[in-house]
Amino acid sequence: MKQKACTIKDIAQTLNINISTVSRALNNSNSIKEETRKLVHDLALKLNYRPNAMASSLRKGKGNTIGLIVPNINRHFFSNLIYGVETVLGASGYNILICQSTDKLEKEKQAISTLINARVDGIIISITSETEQSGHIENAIENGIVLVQVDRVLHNLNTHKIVNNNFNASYNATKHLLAQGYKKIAHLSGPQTINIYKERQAGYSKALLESDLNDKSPIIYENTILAEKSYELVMKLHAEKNLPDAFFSASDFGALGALQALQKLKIKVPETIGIVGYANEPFTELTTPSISSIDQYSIEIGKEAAQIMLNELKNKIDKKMVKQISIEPLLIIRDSSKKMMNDE
Amino acid sequence: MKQKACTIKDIAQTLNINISTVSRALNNSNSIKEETRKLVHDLALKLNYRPNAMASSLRKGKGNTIGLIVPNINRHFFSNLIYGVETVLGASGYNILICQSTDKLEKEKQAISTLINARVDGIIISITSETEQSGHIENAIENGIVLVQVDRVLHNLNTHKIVNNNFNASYNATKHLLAQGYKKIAHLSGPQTINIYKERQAGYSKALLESDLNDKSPIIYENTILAEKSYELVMKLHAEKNLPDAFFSASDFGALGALQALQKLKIKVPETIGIVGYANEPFTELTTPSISSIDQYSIEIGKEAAQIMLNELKNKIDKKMVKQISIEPLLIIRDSSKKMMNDE
DNA sequence: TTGTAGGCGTTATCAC
DNA sequence: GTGATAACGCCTACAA
Repeated sequence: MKQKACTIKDIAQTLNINISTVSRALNNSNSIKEETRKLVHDLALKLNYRPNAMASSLRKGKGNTIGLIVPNINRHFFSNLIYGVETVLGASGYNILICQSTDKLEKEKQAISTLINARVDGIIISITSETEQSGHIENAIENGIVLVQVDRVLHNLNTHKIVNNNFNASYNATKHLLAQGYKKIAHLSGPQTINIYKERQAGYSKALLESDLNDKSPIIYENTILAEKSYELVMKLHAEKNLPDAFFSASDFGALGALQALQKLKIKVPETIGIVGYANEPFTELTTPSISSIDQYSIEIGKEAAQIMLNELKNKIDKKMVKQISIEPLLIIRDSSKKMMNDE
Repeated sequence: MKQKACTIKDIAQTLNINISTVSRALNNSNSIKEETRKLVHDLALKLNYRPNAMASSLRKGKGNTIGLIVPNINRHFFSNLIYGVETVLGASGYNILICQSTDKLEKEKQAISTLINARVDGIIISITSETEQSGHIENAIENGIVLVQVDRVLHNLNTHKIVNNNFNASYNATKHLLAQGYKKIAHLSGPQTINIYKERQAGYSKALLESDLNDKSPIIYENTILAEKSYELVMKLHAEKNLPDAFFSASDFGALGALQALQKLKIKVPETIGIVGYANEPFTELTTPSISSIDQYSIEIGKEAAQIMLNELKNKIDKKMVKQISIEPLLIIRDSSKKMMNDE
């Protein structure tokens, strides 16, 4: 089945010309006679010649490949991110090596090591929740690899970054709940080691502080971004007669769990308790009531990250000019937080 | 910033030993003195030596990389598939080059070409809906690349395949609707050029034929697997007073659109009209009523495909032994099709 | 316009 | 055990 692969040497021999002439012909060098160019191309086609990208890359010292490291490939946000990256990078002829850290620092280190060894031109990364030191990432930079951090970033690492404005989005979401008349707004939060959750919490707190509530102190429940966790929490708060009248969750899954618990308890949403989630997961518009949420433009972020990468790879000028782009997420108001509008 | 990368040659020179000794030391060859092995390893660490995978691959003639081609990276099924593939292949030290065909034949051809040039060891592919000829894929095989087809497959192409038993699943789903007492069951179908939709339609038809309905003829609406399309269809059928009393959709999105239209029309689901979807999209359990659907074990399929690939790559024996694995999807009965149970 | 030759960083095959 | 050397397939000065 497997015929020994045809190389430019084979073509050269059959045509009785030099191997370098073949190389030039195939690369459409301008210093080549049209006649020989055609001769070579025709034979290459006939012999089903396949340029060996490994050899070419080795010779040229770069492989036209970029690496992509995400915590989880199948999470909605990240699969959209990958989609965006592939769309832009693929169109520009780059190959994409994909790695999954499963949110473990050890695997992230390993992935970076692999990508360095593969001599990728660049790495687009969204770090794990365990990543606090940047040594392994700097290692890549020292090896001449262009780095772009996305969404979950290490702020003290001087690379291109493209992030969501989590602070503003959360601030706006909380202001929205206040405007709807909710008076005791709790925040369902994630690990504070991850910048995005810290920022979301900060935005929430700021909005409360700026409110004219009597009690401006934040009510924060950590580790409640999974549906089961927030479900349990709501049940517990209800038993303790300590329910807030609104939840702003740092994740749609947290919002979902809360909603399901409240429905179980026959507590009306949004009339009695309001809910806003985060990420605009596809399901948020399908629940009853639909869940207000925040869209993160995940595909666009992927495209943007890829575009920055491309620009950096093309013009190696201005090496010190690092881009930090912040995308403003969009608050999408659905039924779960429309207290006022229902009163009308 | 970018120091010139250290090579085994550098190590050899500093240590005043031969380059091949260094190579052996780094590869932990058994014919090497422990002392020199340690010497080399220590210096390698100190110099931050990075083996050049391109060079190694070129020399060895293989690159420990497999290619993955899917129509869309961010579709639930495929992102789970990728997740499964990465989990298994990553753990075995393989790199994954990811390509997206966007369901276009031309891009699929291009992706395969790229992967052949990259000298990948294998390709896992789910073909586009436009793919009817297999020339470009056979091309890969002729180049010694192991092929595994997944989900959307070209049946006449003799490669490993791992598919869902779409026929059985659809047959069972339709039988379930019949058992629930629905008497006029329509099928929302997709392009018949794609094997999976053809098979789903066939399973549906078979179940009808085996029923004791007076009218056993299938009612098939093609091109209704998107929510908007099925929504429009239901509206149209209602206007024509021609609604069936159940829909079995080849896609959850088709089911969703139908559900939304029926709710708009204040027609009760499942009491008046029953619905079953396909794919067990995350949202199906979150709608009200929740939508009965068919789980495809997408992650497991990815893992299985990767496992077959691994086995094939390890023991090159039994080259003619092609595996065709069929996974039995699972019918998940939720509220949208529980007519009987509601009557109780 | 074409040929010659050297090398990209490894590994494999000889020897010693 | 180690050393020398020739590849792997391609590209690119330099020379002709």
